[in-house]
Amino acid sequence: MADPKRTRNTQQRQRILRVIQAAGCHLTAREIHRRVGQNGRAIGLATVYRALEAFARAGLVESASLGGRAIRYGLAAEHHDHVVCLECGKWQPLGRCPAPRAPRGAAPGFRVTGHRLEFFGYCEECR
Amino acid sequence: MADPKRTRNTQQRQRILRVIQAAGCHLTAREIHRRVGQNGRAIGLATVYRALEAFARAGLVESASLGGRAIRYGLAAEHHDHVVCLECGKWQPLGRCPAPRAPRGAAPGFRVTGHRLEFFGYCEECR
DNA sequence: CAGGTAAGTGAGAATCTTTCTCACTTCGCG
DNA sequence: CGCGAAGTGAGAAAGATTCTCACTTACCTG
Repeated sequence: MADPKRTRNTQQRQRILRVIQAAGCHLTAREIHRRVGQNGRAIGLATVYRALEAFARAGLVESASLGGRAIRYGLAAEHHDHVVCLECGKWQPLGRCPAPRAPRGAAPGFRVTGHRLEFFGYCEECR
Repeated sequence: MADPKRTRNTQQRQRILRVIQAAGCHLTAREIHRRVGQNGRAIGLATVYRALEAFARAGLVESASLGGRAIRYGLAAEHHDHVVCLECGKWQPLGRCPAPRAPRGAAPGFRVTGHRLEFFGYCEECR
């Protein structure tokens, strides 16, 4: 990994992280921004993006784009695996991870730190 | 699945599909638009998006967002599995799929038609 | 504890991607 | 051929994300 990239512990970042932890699901940057603004003084949207980038680098948070226009962010430790409906865009996490293990041989020299597995198809209503 | 969604066979769509087939990797809408414009008269960017949406519904093309801002589109039959570098954003496909199989029990009523598996970490240069 | 400094912040502009609108064109069925 | 629905083009609009720059603040050092 490049430099462990020390990150400062500011109030804004604490508040942003708290919102993400409290959410229980993936949020867009805008949603995070709004929620942070609800409990206290509003912070800049750019700050949210910078914090998310920092968290992602630190491995705390992961990003995922689930059908919508916007990228969603959530705790990295949570569900990496989910199903997505191609029709209505709804998605839901999978409890157990069906298998993924680091690829071997296929990507020499690559250090794997995580994964994401998506199944797509059509949900009960959209079939 | 919702209506099979009949789609018309226009020149523009043929050209767009040909570009995607020739690419051998996932492209952004803008890249597709540029490449189509290179061999012949330019087409509207909106047309590219509409065609991609139609192709995705038809199951011909799949979308993936790999670190960058923009969504990338490629042939659905190609590599669903790849590694992505969190540092430089580069990504490469995996030859063999390390396992994914339809989730069972976890998503009742969901009809799975495909999957995508991403490993992320740091490539040789960025470690 | 004070000082220095590099990292972080805020506000808004800028950039970029994607979608929408509407008048016009074209495909494909009959 | 003629019709109607689907597709197209151009540009505007809507959003999402990044950038800029002056200002602030966390944290290391002495």
